[in-house]
Amino acid sequence: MATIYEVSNLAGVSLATVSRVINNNARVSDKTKQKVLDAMVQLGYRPNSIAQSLASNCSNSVGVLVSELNGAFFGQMMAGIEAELRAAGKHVIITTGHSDEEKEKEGIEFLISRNCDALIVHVEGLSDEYLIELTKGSTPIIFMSRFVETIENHCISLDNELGGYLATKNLLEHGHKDIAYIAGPQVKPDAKARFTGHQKALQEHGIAFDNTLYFEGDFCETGGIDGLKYFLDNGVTFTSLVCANDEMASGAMTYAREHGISLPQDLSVIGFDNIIFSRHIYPKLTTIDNPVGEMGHMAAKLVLKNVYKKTDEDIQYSFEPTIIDRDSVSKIN
Amino acid sequence: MATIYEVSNLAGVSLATVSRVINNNARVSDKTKQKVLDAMVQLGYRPNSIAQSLASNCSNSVGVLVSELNGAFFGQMMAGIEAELRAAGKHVIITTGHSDEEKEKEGIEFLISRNCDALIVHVEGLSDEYLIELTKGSTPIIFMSRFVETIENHCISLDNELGGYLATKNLLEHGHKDIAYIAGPQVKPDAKARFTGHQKALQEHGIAFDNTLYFEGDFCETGGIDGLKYFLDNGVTFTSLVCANDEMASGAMTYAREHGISLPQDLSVIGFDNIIFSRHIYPKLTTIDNPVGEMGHMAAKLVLKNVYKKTDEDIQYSFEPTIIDRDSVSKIN
DNA sequence: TTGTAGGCGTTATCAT
DNA sequence: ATGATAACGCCTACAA
Repeated sequence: MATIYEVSNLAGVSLATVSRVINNNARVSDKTKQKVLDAMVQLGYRPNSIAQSLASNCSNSVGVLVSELNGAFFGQMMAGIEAELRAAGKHVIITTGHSDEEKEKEGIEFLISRNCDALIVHVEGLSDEYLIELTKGSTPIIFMSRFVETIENHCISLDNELGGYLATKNLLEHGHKDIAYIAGPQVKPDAKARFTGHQKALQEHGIAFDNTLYFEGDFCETGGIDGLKYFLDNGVTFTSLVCANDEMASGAMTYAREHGISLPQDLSVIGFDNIIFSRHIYPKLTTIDNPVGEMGHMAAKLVLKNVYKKTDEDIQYSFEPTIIDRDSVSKIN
Repeated sequence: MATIYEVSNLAGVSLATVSRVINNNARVSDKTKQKVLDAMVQLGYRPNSIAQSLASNCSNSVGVLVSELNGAFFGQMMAGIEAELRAAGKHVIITTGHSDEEKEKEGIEFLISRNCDALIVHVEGLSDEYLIELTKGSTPIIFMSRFVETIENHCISLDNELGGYLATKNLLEHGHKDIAYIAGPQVKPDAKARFTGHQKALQEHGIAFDNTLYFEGDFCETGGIDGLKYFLDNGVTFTSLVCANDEMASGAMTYAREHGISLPQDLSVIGFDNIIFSRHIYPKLTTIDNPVGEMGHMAAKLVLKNVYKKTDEDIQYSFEPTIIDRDSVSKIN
């Protein structure tokens, strides 16, 4: 691989000049510039990005940590981040935390030690306090789908409480009064906020929260299955079910069908996140849209703006969920 | 950030010695080693991986190119690759090619210019000839889910033809004779091979291929919808349908249901890939398992072995699909 | 076992 | 506008 040195030789100019045309910041006369350019193509020269990084103290890479690489939710998030960053010539180093506190810490360490210029992370096991500590480090870091006071400008977050509220309200407006709730793990801030929204909607409609209609799931298909089974086994009555995410909704629907419950006539179900497959589920899932792809774009723009000074667009830190009406909720009289 | 130089000073040893304990390859006396270790923690020292890369001519990073970051198929693939590589302390730079020839070329260029030690790519728009050229470059490259003669040892591939064969055979064995086929884009090698397998199964059972029962889809939900609509509109008769991937199967099933066709009584459907959501579809989708996660692991092991000399496990270049029997295929008499 | 010194391929600060 | 030259932080013969 040709080096800048060989280029300078062939072009008959100095190292510095070649560097200048590579970065085309300082002015170089058109004539020398052309000579250099010619020499570069002739040698098939490609700047060594590692050397550039060392000399400039900028790796042009941003680290991304997500819980899982598979999973529709993270897929959309990464797609948003990558598209934005790639267009700016930055590269994305991706690693996983598996929703586990230790692994998330490790993942972040890993990325920092890799000299990332910035980090975009979606963590679920780390405490607010730890995140605050992280912001004090020398590597800029931003948190996806998380809101922590005092470091608001590091957070791109969704109003999960509003989402939970909208879901339950939709059911209420369809005439449902007996509403079961399958929550996500309450250690996860998202899950907690969604549940709070549910309670708020109930309260607003003068309905007391009934603990026998509550089940804490795992945000996976199994959580939905276990939850519905739990309700059914206990013989509680309900005409509708809100699940704190689409996976659990899907699981619950499968279980319902296997037990002779017809959807949505016997049971209305509403999900959360609007993952791609939610419209493939039968009946098509009514759910809450989580604009996570857009949030990924915004997170990337934030680092482009603050770290790379590449844009001065306004940053939207907070996003609002919306209801997606499909076929899994029916009216009751 | 502390440098190796400061560590050597504090420990009262030379630069080289510190380097030795970092890489702990050469022998260092226990006493000096401890002094160095102490100095490192005291200074909170972390090796600068960029400088390491420059000096050692090894970036410890492998580039991964996939068509999309969202999508269950790629998710599983990336998960396999990342898990394996991360465990070996290598990092993964991910970018996308969007199934487009130009973008795939660009993506690969991008990764190479980033000094990746190796590349693992899943491309759909590039020709075999181009891939062969790529293997001649200085960056080792391996191709996921692709088989190209003369560079077999760069390919981790699935026997797609066998998969296509198994799918149709399954239908045949359930008594179906009128089998419609929604193919993937025939420019994609995978899609082509799957279709070939279909034809082979037909032939083996003495059934002539009927061109009116063939439709070329786009590997997306819409392909399934368009395909089924096409067959229905043309009034051809068939009792079963094989789709070249699960997304199209899902689309077709949705369309069928919307047009009063009950599944699987009126129509049996079989998919391909066994993406996670295939079991959430109703009825649960019978499909062909594509062990893409495992293949990702294997690709990573291949680079660990050949590029980093980290293992000497045997490499399995070729994988076989298997049938997953679920509920979307019914018997016919 | 440990130290010395040159080199990895750029960028950036001075001069000129 | 261009050229020397010193960093950047580490690795690795080679020497001791």
